[in-house]
Amino acid sequence: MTRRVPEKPALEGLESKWDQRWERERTYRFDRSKDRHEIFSIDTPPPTVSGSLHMGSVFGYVQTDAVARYQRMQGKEVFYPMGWDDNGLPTERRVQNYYGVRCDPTLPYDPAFVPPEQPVEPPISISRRNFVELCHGLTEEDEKVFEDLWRTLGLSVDWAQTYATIDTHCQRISQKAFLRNLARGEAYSQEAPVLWDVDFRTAVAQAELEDREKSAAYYRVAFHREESGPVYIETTRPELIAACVALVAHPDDERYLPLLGTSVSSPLFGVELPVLAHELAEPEKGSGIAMICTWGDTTDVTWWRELDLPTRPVIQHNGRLTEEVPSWILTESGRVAYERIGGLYPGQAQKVIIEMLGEAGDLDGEPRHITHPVKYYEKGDRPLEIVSSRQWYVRNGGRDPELRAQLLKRGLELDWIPEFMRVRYEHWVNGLSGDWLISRQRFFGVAVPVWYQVGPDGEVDHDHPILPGEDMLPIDPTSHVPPGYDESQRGAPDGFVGDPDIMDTWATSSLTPQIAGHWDDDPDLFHRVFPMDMRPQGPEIIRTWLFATLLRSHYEHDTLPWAHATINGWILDPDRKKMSKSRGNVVTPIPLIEEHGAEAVRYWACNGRPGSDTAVDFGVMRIGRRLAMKILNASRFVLGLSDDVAASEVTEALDRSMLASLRDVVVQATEAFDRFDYARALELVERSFWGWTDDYLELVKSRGYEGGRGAGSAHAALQVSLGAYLRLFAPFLPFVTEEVWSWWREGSVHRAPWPGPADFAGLEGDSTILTITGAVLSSVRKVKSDARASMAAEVASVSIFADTDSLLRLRQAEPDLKAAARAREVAYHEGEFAVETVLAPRDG
RNA sequence: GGGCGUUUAGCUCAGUUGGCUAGAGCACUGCCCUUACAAGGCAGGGGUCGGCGGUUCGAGUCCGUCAACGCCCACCA
Repeated sequence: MTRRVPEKPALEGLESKWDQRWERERTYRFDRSKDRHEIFSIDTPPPTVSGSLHMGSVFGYVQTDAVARYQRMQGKEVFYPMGWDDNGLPTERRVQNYYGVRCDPTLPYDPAFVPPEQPVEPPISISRRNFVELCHGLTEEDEKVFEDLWRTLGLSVDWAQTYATIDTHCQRISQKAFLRNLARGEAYSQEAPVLWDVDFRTAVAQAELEDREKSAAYYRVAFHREESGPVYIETTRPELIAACVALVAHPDDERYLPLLGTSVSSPLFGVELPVLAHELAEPEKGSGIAMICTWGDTTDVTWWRELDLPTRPVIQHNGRLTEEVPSWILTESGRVAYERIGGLYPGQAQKVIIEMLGEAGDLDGEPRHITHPVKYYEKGDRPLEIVSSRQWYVRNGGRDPELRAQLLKRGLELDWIPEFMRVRYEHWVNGLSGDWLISRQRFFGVAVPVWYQVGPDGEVDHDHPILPGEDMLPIDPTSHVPPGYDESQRGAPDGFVGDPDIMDTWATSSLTPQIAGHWDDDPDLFHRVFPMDMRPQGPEIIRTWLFATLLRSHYEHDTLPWAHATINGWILDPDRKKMSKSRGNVVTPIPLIEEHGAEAVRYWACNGRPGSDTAVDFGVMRIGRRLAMKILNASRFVLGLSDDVAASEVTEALDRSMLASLRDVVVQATEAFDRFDYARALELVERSFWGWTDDYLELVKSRGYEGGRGAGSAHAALQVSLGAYLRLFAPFLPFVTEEVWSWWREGSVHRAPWPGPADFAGLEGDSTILTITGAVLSSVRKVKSDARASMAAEVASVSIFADTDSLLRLRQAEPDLKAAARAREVAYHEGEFAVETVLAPRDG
């Protein structure tokens, strides 16, 4: 092959040049003919494409790519697909804002609908099908943006293996897995209190909750007794007094012992309520006695269930209090009072209630202002309410100690990188308080694939769902018809209805190993890649994605979905603050890559230790860019010296010394990579490389130029080492290493074998020769530097004091040392290590 | 309230099983346009390893405790 070393190598343009070449030459295409043990499979996180691109994605994906490239060079066939998470609420919300539309499922489909150029106010109401079409259209655009970013970054994914969590394939797998869960009793539906977002009008799961500190006030409210004075409770939600079903105190609380078993009547509404005892009532909290409502918080739900209390909800699914007066309010004054709050939102109702309580004299003292944690849907803007609703659940150990123990055991089987991340999983599993709620009252997602029979009386029978066969999947029960029925029977007596809900996005993305591996339609492929080797992901989705994937695999395959889970750290902004939109400190990757180059950004990402939080650091990126430039220039130097020389030509001691230390680096970097510690591998290689350029190259430069005795040895050693460095850097800096590789080698460096001890067979040497010679050279440089002389200044003599062994080693590198130091004479003396340098007269 | 992680030079970070006068890069200072590289090279200054206590011949490294920061979890009356 003719060598083509450019005169002035540059980094610009390498990204697109090599991305196109790799695509054309199918460099990263997965070869499915390989056996399982020859394959390294990665369960790639499908990014939420409707979200904004952020540095956290770049960070984690680049780290994974480094591991993928390493495994590929180790001879593994790497299964590295890419998915897009595009279903669910983030997409819906983005479509709503982007086009100015809202979904109204009651509207008919309009085939001619075209969204407005600009979003309009108020939003246009469109049918569910029109809405879903817009979702599909927009996510396709979003996916292109992501793919472009990944390509620019040089991710070595196989772009033939992509999926989107809303596509037909994913829908089929998602529904199939659900139906199997259902058949085995792992999934069930139930009418029960659920946490409810009143704006999105959907139930949300425990994993999607977050607490936010909100200010509130305790109101001290009087409940009345017939014989004696009032009982005071303290509440932050007096608007729920109408939903009150009992008062509760701790069974050991002597203050309230006489009250237990009696009844009180609620202020304003005059509803008779029992006073009960329960362990969860805290004597220190408030007045020590609490009102139980259906339902003000999750404790209410516990009390309601365990004390077998009646259900008296006043909050509706739309977030407002019911318009009509509840049936349990019997007094005329109570009815009048309720009419003043019916139809209001809780916040408005609270103001009215406080006013009425004040007028009635049932408010004791001034409100006590506090801040307390309030449960929110992580994507929501208003506090969650609790409403009764029929929902689908998957058992997750939250209510089953035996299953919980099995899942904890799975967590122990999994190799966590870093190890301490396992604790987060165990905390989550131990903290589960209920089963996994998977149904959502939304539009853009995978449908719950069931229908229900409608009785002759028009009642829907939720307990005996009609299920599709697996060969029918995917289905949309709101438009498809169950076997044995026709469309005219939809909603009719003795007919059927489709389940209107969709499944939570995690119910689909928890199946990414099955989706990417084509569990349903390509069992041959599936068995070659599953269980997968590696699951890379962020720490914040251990409780969702990791846990749910593990659960589904546990159910369906009775195995872990992957052997290793690598958890990347958190990304902080340059000031080490958490990046968030509200702070306005989000750093977006595209401009960063344009400014610093993909290699620089990759270098920064690979410097982040597995699992450690990392700040966006432009300084580190600049170092990465400098390193990439250095590789280009050093390679140009080495390859400009001579044509290919056989490795067996390496005869000089200094050359063998350099190769011996490089061999050690190779071994250590390999060990680090095998532990998924790419950052350690990079550090080792980088440090070695700078020593190579700064000392070794300088020492052999003139020998290499002059072409005399030993020149061939230098050339051969330089080529062996350059070949090794390029391959060692390839996982981190794929563009520049490929570029240099293409100057003198056939094929892609990314398919070249990872260097190992075999590369250095027959080239054994004493690594300390280079070390000590480098130290002497350094001393000489210092003298020149102190004398403000050029490094090219002539040296009259160098006197080296050292022990016998070191002197012996130094003598072997004497010609190189003399040349690099520009020294006329070198003298050796036994003694403590020291170097005496005498510069030659300047003009002599 | 519970748990996990972090705390080493002005900044960003290494420091593997306790064994060097504690390292690197950036920044800073000085010198050098040396035929791979001046968007470079060479050299230099700079740290009581968060505080306190303990184990040990020896602690940045192990144990205890406290503090700050970050993250996760927790039943919001």
